[in-house]
Amino acid sequence: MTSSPTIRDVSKLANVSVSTVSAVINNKGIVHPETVARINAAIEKLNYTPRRSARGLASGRSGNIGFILSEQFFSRTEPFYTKVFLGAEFEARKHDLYVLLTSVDKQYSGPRDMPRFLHERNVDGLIIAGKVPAASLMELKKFNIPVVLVDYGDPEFYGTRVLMDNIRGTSLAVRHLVALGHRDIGYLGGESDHPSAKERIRGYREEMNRQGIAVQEKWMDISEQMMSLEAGEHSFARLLDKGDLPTALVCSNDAMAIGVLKNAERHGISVPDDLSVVGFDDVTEGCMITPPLTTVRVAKEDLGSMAIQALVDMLRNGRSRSSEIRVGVELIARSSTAVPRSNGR
Amino acid sequence: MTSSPTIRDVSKLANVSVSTVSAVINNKGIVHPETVARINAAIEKLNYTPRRSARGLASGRSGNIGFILSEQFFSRTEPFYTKVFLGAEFEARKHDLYVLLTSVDKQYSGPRDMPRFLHERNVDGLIIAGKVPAASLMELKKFNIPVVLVDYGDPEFYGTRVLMDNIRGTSLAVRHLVALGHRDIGYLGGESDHPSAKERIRGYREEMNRQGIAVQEKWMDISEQMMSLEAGEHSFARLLDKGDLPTALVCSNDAMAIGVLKNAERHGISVPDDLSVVGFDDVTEGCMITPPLTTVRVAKEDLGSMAIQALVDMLRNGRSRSSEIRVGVELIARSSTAVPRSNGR
DNA sequence: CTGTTAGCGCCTTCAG
DNA sequence: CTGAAGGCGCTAACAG
Repeated sequence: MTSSPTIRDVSKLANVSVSTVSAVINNKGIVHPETVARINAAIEKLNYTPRRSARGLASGRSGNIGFILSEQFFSRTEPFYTKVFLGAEFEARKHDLYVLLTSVDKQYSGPRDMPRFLHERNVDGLIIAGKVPAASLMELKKFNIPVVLVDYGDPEFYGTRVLMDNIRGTSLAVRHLVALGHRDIGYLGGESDHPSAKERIRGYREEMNRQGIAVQEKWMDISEQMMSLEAGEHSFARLLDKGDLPTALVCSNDAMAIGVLKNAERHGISVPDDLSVVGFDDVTEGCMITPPLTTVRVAKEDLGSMAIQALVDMLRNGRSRSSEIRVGVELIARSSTAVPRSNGR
Repeated sequence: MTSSPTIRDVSKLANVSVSTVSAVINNKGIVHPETVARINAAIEKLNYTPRRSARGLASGRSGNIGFILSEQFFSRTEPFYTKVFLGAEFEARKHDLYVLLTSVDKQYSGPRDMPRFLHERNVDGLIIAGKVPAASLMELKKFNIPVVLVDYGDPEFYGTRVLMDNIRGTSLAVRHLVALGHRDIGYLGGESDHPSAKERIRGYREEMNRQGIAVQEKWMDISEQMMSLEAGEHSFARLLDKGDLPTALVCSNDAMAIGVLKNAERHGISVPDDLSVVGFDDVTEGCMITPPLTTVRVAKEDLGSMAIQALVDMLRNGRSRSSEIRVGVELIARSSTAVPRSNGR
C-alpha cells in the first residue's frame, strides 16, 4: 500500500467518470441504481475514503465545526461542558463533520486573539459554550459564519441559542420542596448579570407565587460572584448572620449548593434534617457529597447535539429556522431534601 | 469582502512570486530579509492567512492531530483527560496544529469502527489517552501514522509512551505516611492488569521495603475491577471483614480513596483519626470531600503537551527520539492523613 | 536568492 | 443520466 486510492481509481474500477463517482458520494443528482451499485462496490473494494483536504479545497467547505469554550469553564471542576462537547461530537459524526475544540481567554484582546480556525477559514460553523466576552461576540460577525450559542442566551446576539429550561428547573425545585411540606424556602444565587442565572431566580419567584407563598427577601441572597463552591459558603454565611434560616434553600447551581452543605456541616446544621438543599446542573460531585444532593438535571449531551443540528440546519438552508431551543430538565431527588422538621418526621 | 485573499494576492502586492511567499510562510529556504519584510507587510495589509485545506492538499499533511479517548473515560467523573487534552491543545497551537478529539468504544468491533479521521487521512499523528483495546491498537499500525500513548504503557506497542511516574507517586505516599509515624500501611487497588496500576503497587511495595517495613498481605486488596468509587467501597468492605485494619491505606486512585472515605464514615471509622487515607491523581472532588483528600498530584496538562511534543518530533525527524517519557508527580498533603492514634495526638 | 510550472484530490459547471 | 475539463489555493521541485 503505497498511497491511498483516489476518486480516479474508483472511477476506473467502476468504469465511470470521476464526476459520477463524486455524485454518488455526495448524493447529488440522480444516478442509475446499477451504476451506483457498481461504484459502491468499487469503493468498498478499494477501501476508498475521500480525502478531507481535497474536498475542502474543492468545495470551499472545511467540514469542521469550531467549539469555543471560555477558558474559565474549561478548567472548571465540573465536566459539564465536556458532556456538551461529547454530545456535539457524537451528533457531528452523523453529518460527517469534525468538531474542533478550543478555548478563549475571558478577556477579549483584539481580533488576532480569535481562534486560529476562524482566520484560516477552517470551520464552517461555530458553537460557543458558556459566557464569552461581548467584544469577542461582536468580532465574530466579521467572519460571517453561522453561530450557535450554548448555555448563554445573550438576546442581543444574532445567532441561534441553545439553552436549558432554567425557569422550569427552579420551578420544579420549589414544587418538590413544597410537596415535602416546606413553605419557608430561600434562594441563593450568583452571577446576577448572567441570563441563565436570572431565569433560575425567576423560576423560583414565579413558582413561589403560584404556590401562594410570599417570597421572603431576607431568605434570598443574590451576589455577582461566579457561582462557585466558595460563593455558596459565603452566601450561606450571610444568611446565617441575619440570624434566621428558612427550612429549605434553592441554589443557583450544584457548586453553590455543595458550598452550603460544607458550611452547614461546619455550623452543626444538619442537612436534610434542619435544612433541605436543592442544587442545579446535576454535576457528578453531587452524588459523592454527603448527603447526596437533590438537584435539577440537564441533558448536557443534548445541549451539544441540538447545537450541531441547528448548525447543520443553517448550513443547509442558509438560515436558521429556530432562534432559540430549550432543552428539558428534570428533578433528581436524592438525600439533601426531606420533610421539614417542624412537620414532624 | 467577497472572498478572502490568496497567496497570489500577497505575491502581487509584494511584487514577488507565490513560491517566495510560500517560503516565507513556511520558513523554508533563505529569503532576503528585505523581501521577507515586504511580504510580511503585504500579508499584514491583506490580513492574509493561508487556507488550511489548500495547504493540506498540496503538502499531503492535514495539520491535525487525532486525540482518541476510550468512551468509558470520557464519561468518567474526573476531568482528568480533559486536562490532558487542554495541555495538548495548548501545545498544538505553538506548532500550528489542530487537535481532533474523539472517543472509541471500549469494545473493538472491526476496522470500520476506527475514527473517521484515520480513514479520511485527516490526521498526521495520533494521541491515545487511557486504555484502548489491544485489537484497536493493532489495527492502528495499518494506518502507518505516528502514535503516542498517554497514560497507558503497553510495552508491546510500537509508539512512544507518555506516562506519569507511578512508582514515585506511591513511593511518596508511603514516605509521607511513614513520616507521620505509620507503619501499618495497607494498599487498595484495582485493574490489576493495567500497567499503571501495577506500577503503583510496585512503588508501594518497594518503598515499604526501603523503609524496612514488611508488607502485610492481609492489608492489601487488589481486584480486577475498574478503580471506581464503588470499587473502593467494596475493597474497604473486604478489609473490614477480615477484622483487622491498618492505621493507613494507600489507594490506587482518588476515586477508590473517596469510596473508602464514604464507607469508613458509614462504619463510624474516623478519617484521619482512626485511619489515614492517600489517593492518587488529585482529582477535584478530592478537595470537596470531607476530609479533603491527601493525594499524589500529576501534572495532567503536561501529559498532553509532552505528547504533542513527542509527536512533532516524530513528524519532523521521521522517528521518535524517545520511547518513553515520564511526567513528574508530587504529594499533596491535605486532611485525610494524620499522625496515627496509637502514637498519641 | 527568486520565479515558473506542475500537480495534490476533489467538486462543479457544462456538454453530450 | 454520464463524461470531460477547469479550477479551488497552496507546496514543491526545478530552473534561472
